Amino acid sequence: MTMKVAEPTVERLVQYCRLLEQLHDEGRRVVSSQEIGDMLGLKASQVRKDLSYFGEIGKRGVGYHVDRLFEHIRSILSPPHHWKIALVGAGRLGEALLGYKAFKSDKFNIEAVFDVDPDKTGTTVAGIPCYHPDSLPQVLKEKNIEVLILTIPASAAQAVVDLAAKAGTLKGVLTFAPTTLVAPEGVLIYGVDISVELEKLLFYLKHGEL
Amino acid sequence: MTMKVAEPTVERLVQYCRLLEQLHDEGRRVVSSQEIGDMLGLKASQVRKDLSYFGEIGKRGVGYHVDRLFEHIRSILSPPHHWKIALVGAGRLGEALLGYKAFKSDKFNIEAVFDVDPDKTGTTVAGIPCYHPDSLPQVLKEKNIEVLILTIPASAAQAVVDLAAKAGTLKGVLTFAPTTLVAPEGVLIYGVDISVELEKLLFYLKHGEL
DNA sequence: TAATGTGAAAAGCTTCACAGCT
DNA sequence: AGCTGTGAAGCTTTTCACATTA
Repeated sequence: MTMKVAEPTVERLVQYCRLLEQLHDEGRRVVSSQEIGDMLGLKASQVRKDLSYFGEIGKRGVGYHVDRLFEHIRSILSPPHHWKIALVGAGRLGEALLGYKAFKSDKFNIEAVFDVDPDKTGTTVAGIPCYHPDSLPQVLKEKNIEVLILTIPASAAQAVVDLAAKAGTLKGVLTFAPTTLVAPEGVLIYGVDISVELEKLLFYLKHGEL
Repeated sequence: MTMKVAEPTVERLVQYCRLLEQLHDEGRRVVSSQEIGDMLGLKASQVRKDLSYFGEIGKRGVGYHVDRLFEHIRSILSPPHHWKIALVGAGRLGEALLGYKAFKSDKFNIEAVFDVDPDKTGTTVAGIPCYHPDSLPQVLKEKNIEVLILTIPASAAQAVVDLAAKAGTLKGVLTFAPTTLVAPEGVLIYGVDISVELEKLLFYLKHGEL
């Protein structure tokens, strides 16, 4: 099933998913759009519109069945595809991500790590084999890796993306480098800049309003 | 000056600021909206609209004076206020942030670190004094800290926010914990969830389109 | 009755097109 | 001539209001 879903909607779907998991653990059986909205800071009508994009899943007069809704959203978010991911940059941020609980998932797996540090290449980092970035094209092709996570300085980011694209297997990049990257043909680049987020918070603190 | 600025606009303003800093270092004197747009992947008209919110700052027929524009945006983003920040959770992610170049700024300073690890409390982490989270209210009040960065597990996040709010000085929180937090009265909470960002990327990779 | 699903209205954001400076 | 500033058009996302159904 291919369906056009707006960016803000995807973000909320992920949040619903996480919330439903929590509710399940608490033994909750049903939940209403109003309750979901209150817990997530959204309007009930927004919640209903999001959930109804994919067919009628709730029961009128009752609400949504927690487990059923969870499985439903999960199947929309994670298609039957297992992603192979490589992480470039085994510094503190890279290692933090490797150890991050929420990063263990059955949707994807981190298959390789790359770092310039000669103490790390040739060994394993957090149980994952570590290579020198020079061998990006070979290793990506060999392991058929489609996604890259970049936790390297801004100055090295573009070169790594261009080199990795040579493997021909690369489909997407999640970068934490505080710089704008030019995407090679056929590669989707998604950036998270932590210092930008902090600046945004400070801006809103000063100027009031959310 | 208080002005309502939309969220996407703030994000772009931060990007302009960073780009202009770069251009300044390269010795560039003037730049056009078209060039800025090309470098940041935005339409020229978008750039002009963003920049004109705060008065006429460009020169018609010429473009924008790099240094002047930089100072202008800077003054919008960071009012004459120096923020005092505390970081809670001196794990790998926390230490990564403390060592992060882009986190050194004259707009704010990290004044205290909190962690439950008895090996860390009472000493300094990356040169910053480390306390036990139990003393959050006292330390925040003493140092007049207004912003908290949370790099702790989801399970502890809400309790830390509630405790910190008791100091009465807290205005904002930037959290990396993958959970939804309830904001105490008068506190603005801004969350960055790394695993959500990865899920969003994977979703778009599967469903095509940006 | 209580809560969903949904067309239509409202709000928000981006792009266009061109007038207006330099 | 060249490039900004900006009202208006166009598109996207949110909210409303209510018919619908368990």
